[in-house]
Amino acid sequence: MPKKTKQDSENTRQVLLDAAAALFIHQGIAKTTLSDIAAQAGLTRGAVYWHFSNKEDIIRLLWERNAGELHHTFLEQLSEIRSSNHPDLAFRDAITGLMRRVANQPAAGLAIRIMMHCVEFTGEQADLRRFLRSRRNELQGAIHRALMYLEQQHLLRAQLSLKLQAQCLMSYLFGLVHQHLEPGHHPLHLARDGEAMLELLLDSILPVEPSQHPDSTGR
Amino acid sequence: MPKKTKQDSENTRQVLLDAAAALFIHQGIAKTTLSDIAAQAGLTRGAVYWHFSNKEDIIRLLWERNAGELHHTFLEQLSEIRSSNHPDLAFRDAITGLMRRVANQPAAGLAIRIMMHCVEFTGEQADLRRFLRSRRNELQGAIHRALMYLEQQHLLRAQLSLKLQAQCLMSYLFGLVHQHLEPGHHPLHLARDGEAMLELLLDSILPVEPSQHPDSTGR
Amino acid sequence: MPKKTKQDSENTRQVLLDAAAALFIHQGIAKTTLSDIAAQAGLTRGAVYWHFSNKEDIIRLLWERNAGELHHTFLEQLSEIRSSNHPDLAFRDAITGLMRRVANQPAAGLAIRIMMHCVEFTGEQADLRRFLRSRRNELQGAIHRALMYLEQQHLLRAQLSLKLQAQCLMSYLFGLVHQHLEPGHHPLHLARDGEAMLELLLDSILPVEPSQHPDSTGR
Amino acid sequence: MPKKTKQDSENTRQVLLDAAAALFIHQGIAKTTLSDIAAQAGLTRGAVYWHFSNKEDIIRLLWERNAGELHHTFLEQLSEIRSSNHPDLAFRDAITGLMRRVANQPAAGLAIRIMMHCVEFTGEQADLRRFLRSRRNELQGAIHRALMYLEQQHLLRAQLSLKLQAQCLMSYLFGLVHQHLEPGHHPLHLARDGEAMLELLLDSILPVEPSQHPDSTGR
DNA sequence: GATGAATGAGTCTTCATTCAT
DNA sequence: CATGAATGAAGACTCATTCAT
Repeated sequence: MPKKTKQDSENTRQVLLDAAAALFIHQGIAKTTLSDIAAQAGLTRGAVYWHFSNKEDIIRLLWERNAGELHHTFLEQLSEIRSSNHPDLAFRDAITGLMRRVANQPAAGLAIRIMMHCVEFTGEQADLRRFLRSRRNELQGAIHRALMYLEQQHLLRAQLSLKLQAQCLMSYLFGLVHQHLEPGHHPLHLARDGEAMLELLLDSILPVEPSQHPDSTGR
Repeated sequence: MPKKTKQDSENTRQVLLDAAAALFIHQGIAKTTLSDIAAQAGLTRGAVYWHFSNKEDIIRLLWERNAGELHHTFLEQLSEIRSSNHPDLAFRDAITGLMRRVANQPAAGLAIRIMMHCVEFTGEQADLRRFLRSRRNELQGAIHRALMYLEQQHLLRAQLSLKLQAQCLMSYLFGLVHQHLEPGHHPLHLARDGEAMLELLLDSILPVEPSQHPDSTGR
Repeated sequence: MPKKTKQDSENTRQVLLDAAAALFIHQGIAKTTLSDIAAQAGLTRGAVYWHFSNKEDIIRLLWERNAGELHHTFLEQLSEIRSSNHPDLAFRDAITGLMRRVANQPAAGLAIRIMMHCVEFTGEQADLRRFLRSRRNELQGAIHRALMYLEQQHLLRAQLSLKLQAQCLMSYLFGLVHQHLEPGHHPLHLARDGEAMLELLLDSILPVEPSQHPDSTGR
Repeated sequence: MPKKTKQDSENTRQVLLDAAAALFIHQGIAKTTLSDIAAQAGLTRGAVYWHFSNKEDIIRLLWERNAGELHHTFLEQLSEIRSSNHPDLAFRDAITGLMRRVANQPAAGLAIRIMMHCVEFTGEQADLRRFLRSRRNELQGAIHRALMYLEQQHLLRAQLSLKLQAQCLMSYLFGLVHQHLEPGHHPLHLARDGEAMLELLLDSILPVEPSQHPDSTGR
């Protein structure tokens, strides 16, 4: 009877989360059972219950593992545009960077989908719902604050209220990611086209000519 | 106490669909059981099975009842821009009209949600999935064809491929609607702001100055 | 609104019984629902309930319609061997005649199967069970009495008790019919081979040489 | 209060099969539900599903547990008559042995009943149906081959084709067993009378005088 | 740490049955 | 006579969850 080390245990945990992620992506979250996850991981339901307290728990931990860093990086990038010489470019970079990572890392993409689909799979009052709502509000808030700064710098083109502009961006991002992640045939190749698609909206919001500073080599 | 006349029956049918719609909107589709629907309608599960063959059937019929007309109207509007003097305006109208109706009619909104999240409550091979996929492809195709016509008329500003532009529009629409449909507190007041938000993207695609009959300045 | 005549009604009744018979034969009795029967008859469940009070009722009435006459004819034939010059031949004729009719008339065959399968589809106390048991006992009794007469006439070869010989015959008959009626591929062509097969047992029971009377043209 | 050891589990399994067998015998297979089985075993429906995948599975496993050995023993005995000095006696022994065991072990009798009535409780395409059909064909085939050997040895009396003789035997066996298994009062005491009844048919097929080693008088 | 066994609640679905029209 | 609508009970099956080992 070989004792499992703390390492082994942590490893099992990750294996389970990987299994859950893979299944969530391919067959949806609602349709994935704990048995499915255990089987996919080559383990039994009991193991799932050792590591997690229930399905919601798995979803939340999965979100944190897969998107937590990405999320906070993005929030930071947005707040740092204040210290950039070209805050508009920095903003563009933050957004397109987020999209690029989501497009390239299925795990990160899943996190977005979790956020969108939580509508469907949680009860009215669920903790998970609150958790995800918080994260989304953080995103929204960070974008909003960034836009406020850009406006102070006279770097916004559109007349729309900042709050709405922030929501436009969020909605567009979510819409693009959602189309991209649809299981089955992917109608959208985000990794390749995402940036150009994003610019379609960004060009309505931000200056097309890069901001005034001395050199404007273009983007 | 069974109902009797053909009228009564059709009425019951509608009551059941209404009940289903209400529950789907408030507690999600995956979480809504046929018992829930029957109870909400003040009937028994047996009655549900008398009128529908299963849950997927309900969802599909609900989609058709709630969105069928809207869907086809939109497809027609898009095809009719060819006979408009201002096809770009006609296109704008078609899109914003769709959005306005989705925003104002919860039932229509539900139909979009069904389309977006059907992965969560249908199997890989489900008929419903194929059905909804077809409808989405119709949308996409109609938008694409409309854009082709607009390009022939030199009414498109963006360089992006038409297919991608069509997808940008779809994604944006879906994203906006998704944000708007969040159960609980709606972060987005689409009925009020939707048009302005849509224009943010449309202005990147279509001429901002309405087209001047025969010859326009183009872009 | 053309009033249905008594004729029409009786006709519907027969159509329903026919439908039931066809389905019982092809998919078993337990697996056949009242809906199946109604549909097969091109009618609705309501019609079934107008003519019959429940499934057991259908089965019993079906038995009587399909086998009643055959049953009583057989009983009579057996009792009439007393007035035959060659009672052993008359007995053989009665038995093989029964078998021939069962083999050639699916309806009659079904009646036997109903009798055999009632084991499976009725509750411990069911009327139907008692009814069918009575019919079977009648068969058994008639055969038994016939054998008693044959013994008095010294026309029995086997030493076995008469009661057991009667049961041997019944079991053999039932076994042959059962094999013959098995839905799917019929391993047994009773109409062709039944008589020869029957004789295999009859020759152990009855004289092979036709009974003593003047002329013995053989059978 | 879940059971623990592998022993306990296997025990539970057997308890469930016993419960199923008892109920099948007393109230028929079609009328027995999984709930009934669970209750009879003092367990819950969940336990049934832990050990078996569905009702058909139970029936098949029950067949194998109760009749598997008997079945294969019989097949072997039939094939071994070739190495017997008195193949006709060995054949008789095999058949009467089978019958005796069926008569004495209710479990084995149930297996026959399952085979005879499976049409009543399985769908057209059911695996179980195919499985049982295979077993029956094995029986038929084994009897047929045995008869072929006996004929080579000039040990058959009847003129009937071998295939038909095999079917006569099968039908007779099934018929006898069926009569014997009637729930409620058994009209037939197979354990006591079965052998004599069987001989009635066997004596038409095999020599009555046991074969005399090397050379027999033939028939 | 992980497993296998068992539970029990819940869901879908089928069906015999009733009844107003 | 017959239909169509509706009921309600029952059955099969799934699954999250618990727990002894």
